[in-house]
Amino acid sequence: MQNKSTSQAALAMFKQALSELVQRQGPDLSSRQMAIMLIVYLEEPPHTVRGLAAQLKISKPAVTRALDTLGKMDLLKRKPDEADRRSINVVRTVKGSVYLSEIADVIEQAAWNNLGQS
Amino acid sequence: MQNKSTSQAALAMFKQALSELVQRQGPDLSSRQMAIMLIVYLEEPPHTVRGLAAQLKISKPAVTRALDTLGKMDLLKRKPDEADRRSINVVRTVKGSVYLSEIADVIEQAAWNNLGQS
DNA sequence: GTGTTCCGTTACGCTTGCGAAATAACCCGA
DNA sequence: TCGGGTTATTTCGCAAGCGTAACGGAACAC
Repeated sequence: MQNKSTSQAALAMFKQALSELVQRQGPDLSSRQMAIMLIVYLEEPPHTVRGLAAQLKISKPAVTRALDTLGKMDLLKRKPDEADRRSINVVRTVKGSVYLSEIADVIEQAAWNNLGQS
Repeated sequence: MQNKSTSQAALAMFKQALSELVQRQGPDLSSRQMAIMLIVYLEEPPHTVRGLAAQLKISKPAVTRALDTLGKMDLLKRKPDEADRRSINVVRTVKGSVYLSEIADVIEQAAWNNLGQS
């Protein structure tokens, strides 16, 4: 069963993560771009344009554009699928891993504080 | 001390929340707009344009625009400050509370699943 | 009362992202 | 091999958001 305090803690974490995301002036990612990042880095490969579009319920061109932007930032990479050359696989980069781990640190810090375990 | 599994769980929650945010077709909020929502609803009043801009390190016009959009959606409201009539206070609405509690449910559900406590 | 400072908004030109439709490359079955 | 289905991308016109700078109104010092 879920109670109010865990609910508050969950939103507080979300707030902290989102605030961090907004405050970063350099890689300023939109919600869609960030969602794609998290899916690619947290869920099992392979990740295709079609799959990402379906999962997030957005259009394929929207995914293509997000990949362009994220690719330009070197946060992830397109890798042609050798088996089916119509498809591309979206794969991780070192820079992207570092980026996400920084975000994770901030969220975790917030969670820690919210639990009163300083 | 923080370990890898809690870090993963934190990012998974963030992913779930962000996916939910992206999938909503109606009120499609940007990161900035959502961050403002969460600050207004989770932190103690009063909330001013200048304060929000400083906290999120964005320009005041950006906050004004976000308030316009969020106000049009009835997710929050401007309330003139009687004491200092140059300032405005950003206050909560019923619709905004409902909206955020829905998001909270999704995050919490994800956290539950990640902890293996289905 | 007057000049100054502070707060939020508006005006401006610009960049980015959007969906729908068209396009290009590819797979596969008949 | 050829034609229909699939995958990702490009093109198009358009809407929303951005930061800088200018503005109007309110507070405040003197």
